[in-house]
Amino acid sequence: MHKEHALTKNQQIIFDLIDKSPEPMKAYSILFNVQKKGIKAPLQVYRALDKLVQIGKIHKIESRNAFIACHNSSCQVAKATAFSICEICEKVTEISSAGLSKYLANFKDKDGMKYSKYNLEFFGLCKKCTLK
Amino acid sequence: MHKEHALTKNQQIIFDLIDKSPEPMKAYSILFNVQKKGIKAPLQVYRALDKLVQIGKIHKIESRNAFIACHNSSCQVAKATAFSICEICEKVTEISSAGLSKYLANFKDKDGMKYSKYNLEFFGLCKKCTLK
DNA sequence: TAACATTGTGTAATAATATAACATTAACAT
DNA sequence: ATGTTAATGTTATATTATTACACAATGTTA
Repeated sequence: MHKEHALTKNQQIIFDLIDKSPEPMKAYSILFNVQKKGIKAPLQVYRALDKLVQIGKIHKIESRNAFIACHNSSCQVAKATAFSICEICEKVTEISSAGLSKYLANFKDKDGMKYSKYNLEFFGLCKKCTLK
Repeated sequence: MHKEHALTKNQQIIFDLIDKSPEPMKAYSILFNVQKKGIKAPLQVYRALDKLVQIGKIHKIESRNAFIACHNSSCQVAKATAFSICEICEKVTEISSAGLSKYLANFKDKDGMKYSKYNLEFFGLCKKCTLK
């Protein structure tokens, strides 16, 4: 039908960086890290980020203004995202729970409004930080 | 036990403004609107916002960097928030669903991590915008 | 292939959002 | 009245994100 979405050079550079990072990356930290590869301006970063978010390769952690690679069933899910965020170490994990996504996908409010998209962020302490 | 949390002058001015607004307000738009009342600097606004969020009188809409007054059971809920956001007109409504909050409050991920807080944002079209 | 549309790029400037640092004042509990 | 905590006022600055414009690469499709 159509081949796997091919990334452009800038998109690939930025995706690789985020994908390798153990934690969410912020736009200007990304910029700093890719300057040696010729990406010099914020806008170049933001454009790549926008596209990568759009096609579901990365997600934005809204409460942190940071980006992580999607590790959820080969990154098709840009419309239904859930994360757990440790308030001490700031570790972020994408939650992949069939039950949760089913519940939220079917959720209707009082007005019967149906939603095309959601983002859920849980906050708490991760295992390591709980033990400290 | 302890009386209702009394707001300070700045907090009250800013809360009143947000509370009267039919839509989420952004920090600098708040600043602009309260300058005639003697609040001159961003920091004064952000400090009041922080406090108001902390005590649950307002919530931050993370995806929009904007703030709305809490209309959920007398504003005690700073730790469990859910909103619906219209992607066309940007209308934001706080969702108050016993089922939803119960489900999310009890949600545990694979690691058994329990959460102390969550924020959920649904996106879609509101009634009006659906009809257009 | 030429013409067109669409998407991505490079660059400079600037807008919008948020915090740091410091001095001072108000509120309130001993 | 003294110490403590929270709030204030002010200046400066950091961080996050977008506008505007010119151009290049890619992909139709006629």
